[in-house]
Amino acid sequence: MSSIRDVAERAGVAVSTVSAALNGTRPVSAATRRRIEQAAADLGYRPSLLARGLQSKRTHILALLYPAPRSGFGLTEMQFATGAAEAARELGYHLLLSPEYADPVEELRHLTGLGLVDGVLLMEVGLDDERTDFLMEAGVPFSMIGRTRDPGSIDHADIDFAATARQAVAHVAGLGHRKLAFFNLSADAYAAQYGPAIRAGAEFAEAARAAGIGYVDDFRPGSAEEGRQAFEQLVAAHPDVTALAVMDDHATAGVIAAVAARGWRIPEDLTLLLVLSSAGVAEMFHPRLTTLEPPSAELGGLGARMLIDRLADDGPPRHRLLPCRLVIGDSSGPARGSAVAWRSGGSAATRAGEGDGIEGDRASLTE
Amino acid sequence: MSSIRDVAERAGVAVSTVSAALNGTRPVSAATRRRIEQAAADLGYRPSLLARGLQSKRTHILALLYPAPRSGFGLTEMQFATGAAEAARELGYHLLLSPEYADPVEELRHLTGLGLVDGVLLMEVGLDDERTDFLMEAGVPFSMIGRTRDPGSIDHADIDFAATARQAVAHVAGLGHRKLAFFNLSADAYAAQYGPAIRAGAEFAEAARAAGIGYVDDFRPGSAEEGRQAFEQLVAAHPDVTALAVMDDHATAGVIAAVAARGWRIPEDLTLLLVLSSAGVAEMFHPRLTTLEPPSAELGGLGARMLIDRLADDGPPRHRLLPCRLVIGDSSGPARGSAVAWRSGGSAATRAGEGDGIEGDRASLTE
DNA sequence: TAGGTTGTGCGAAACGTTTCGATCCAGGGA
DNA sequence: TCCCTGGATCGAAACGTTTCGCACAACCTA
Repeated sequence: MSSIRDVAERAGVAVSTVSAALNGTRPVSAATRRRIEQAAADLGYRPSLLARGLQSKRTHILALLYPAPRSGFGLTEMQFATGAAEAARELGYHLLLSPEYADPVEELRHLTGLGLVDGVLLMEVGLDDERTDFLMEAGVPFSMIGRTRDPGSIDHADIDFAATARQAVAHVAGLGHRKLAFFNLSADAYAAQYGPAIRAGAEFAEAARAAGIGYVDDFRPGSAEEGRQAFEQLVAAHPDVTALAVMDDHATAGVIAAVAARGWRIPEDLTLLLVLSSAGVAEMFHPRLTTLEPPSAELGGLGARMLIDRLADDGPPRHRLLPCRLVIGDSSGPARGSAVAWRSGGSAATRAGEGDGIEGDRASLTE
Repeated sequence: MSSIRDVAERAGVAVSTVSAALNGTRPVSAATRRRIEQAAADLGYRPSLLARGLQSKRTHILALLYPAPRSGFGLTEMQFATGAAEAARELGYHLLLSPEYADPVEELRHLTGLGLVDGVLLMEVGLDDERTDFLMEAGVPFSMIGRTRDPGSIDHADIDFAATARQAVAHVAGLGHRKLAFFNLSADAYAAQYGPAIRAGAEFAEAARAAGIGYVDDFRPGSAEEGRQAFEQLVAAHPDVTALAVMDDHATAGVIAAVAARGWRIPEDLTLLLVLSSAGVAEMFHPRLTTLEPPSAELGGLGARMLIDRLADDGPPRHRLLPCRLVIGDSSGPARGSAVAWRSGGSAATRAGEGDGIEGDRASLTE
């Protein structure tokens, strides 16, 4: 590799002049600049990120932390990562994929102590997350994908659960359903105060209340078998439920099996919504499920971007909430016995299969 | 951040002595070493990776390249990434998640020119991959997850397609099936010479031939709809097929729907195998599918490890092939009309649900 | 013509390490 | 007593940048 010194020699100028010319740091005459650029091109010169970082205290590297032991690293988390990597790269940054093990805070201390990263991107944020305390205290710039209970001034991008729940409720209410059931994530996730579980639970309840339709949410099945059982119990306890929204992919599989076992059909006897799962997953079910698909890649990108912005300027807190996208599949239908005309248009949501594009950035800037 | 100079001062020794003591580079008296370690601990000293890298030409950073535009970044690719990140981290390395866009070679030139990474991990390797040519010529250490047509001396970790196909064929043959059909990945993937599509196709054909059972493989459905059509055509053209292995998740969904539409049942009328997909996905189908699950995380870890080994020592080429794990679900059954006793034991494979652990490293070292 | 003002370019220091030759000191052999 | 050896430590250079104070013209203004 050729260094800046080689370029300077070849162009017949001082090292500092090369630096200035290449970075536009201070004015350099046109002729000199051209000679320098030519020399750099001839030599295939690439400035060393290491040397640059050592001097300027800016490595242009971000770290994305993810909890390694959690097996539930699915498509959604994946898309956080790729979304963040792509946004970072667009802005001239690199993304480190950093697993977290038993002691996240200690590991974070180590990682940031290395001086390798300019900032940190947190995902799988808990309602009370000790990592945020450490980072704030250590003065390390960071942003969250997700959010703590009270994010305060911490930059974050998260799902707009309230809007998502309203959208879902409006969808089923519009189909004439009068009572909706909600199967949250597994009891474990709920007990661990996993943000999406808590927030979705709260917002669905609120949306149902606001819309004035019946609502049941006592179930937290985390597997196909639990999904099946939950559905049996639901039908026994609330025979008047005609629409069901499920958060967990595997539980959904169990529900579908239980529906079939009972001789019911989807959507004639039950409208089924898959919440917070990708449309790709929804397509693997039969019938193809109506989905509330999280804008994962966008959230990852947003997280990275706001972190990079934060490195440049010390503006006000950045909070972005993006609603899920409602993709209507073949599992949505009018309520049993309702007289709603279905398939006659009227919904503004995407119909699965038509127009696969990602919708525009429907973020709402809060606070 | 405190520097090595601060530590030296506090311990009352020279900077070079601190370096020697902390790295074990050259002998340091026990007393001095203890004073230095104490000082370092007091100050919370962390050596700067940047400065270290600048001097030693070793950054301890690896880059994992992935094709950004390919939407098909699924669980499998994700596990490559996390497996690699975790292995790297175990060995004191960091993993950069680096998206590739239109011109991978140019982007690779840029990335490696930065002097930021010690080596590169390639995934989604094509049968003829121009990136390998560049990397060899540039002298950049790298390894592949997957492999080119003729990997030669290039380090790689890949699926053992031959063993996987043999395993699958043995499974269905053991159930009395006399004719197996194979649905490869989409025609697009096949046309693009996507390694797994080509190799799996070839090896399933060979395994069926060797086992002396009938074999059909003219189909490459890439979506649910195509899967449905392919199945209809298959039944029409080859009514004697009783077992089917499918590579594509979505096509599988279509097949299941088509089977149901025809009034058939799984596994009574058809034994269905999902090839190269995770057991997690298989569980979302009903019935739970028998799967040949790729050891993705292991492959990612292996790729990272062999790259790191390569950085240390310049030994012979490292080639590792790992077979998929056969996870028997509820979609495997005796052939129609066969007299094979089923569910009577005898298979060595994992039964889904019993013993979820990952099997030991069943790698075979080749060449 | 003297003094200030630009517009350019130079050299040296600094960032935090590692590495390597030089130095120092104590102990042992002749 | 002198020299040599070897263990422990030191000091300085080097890695490839950026930054900052200075120097040197040339040009304008008074």
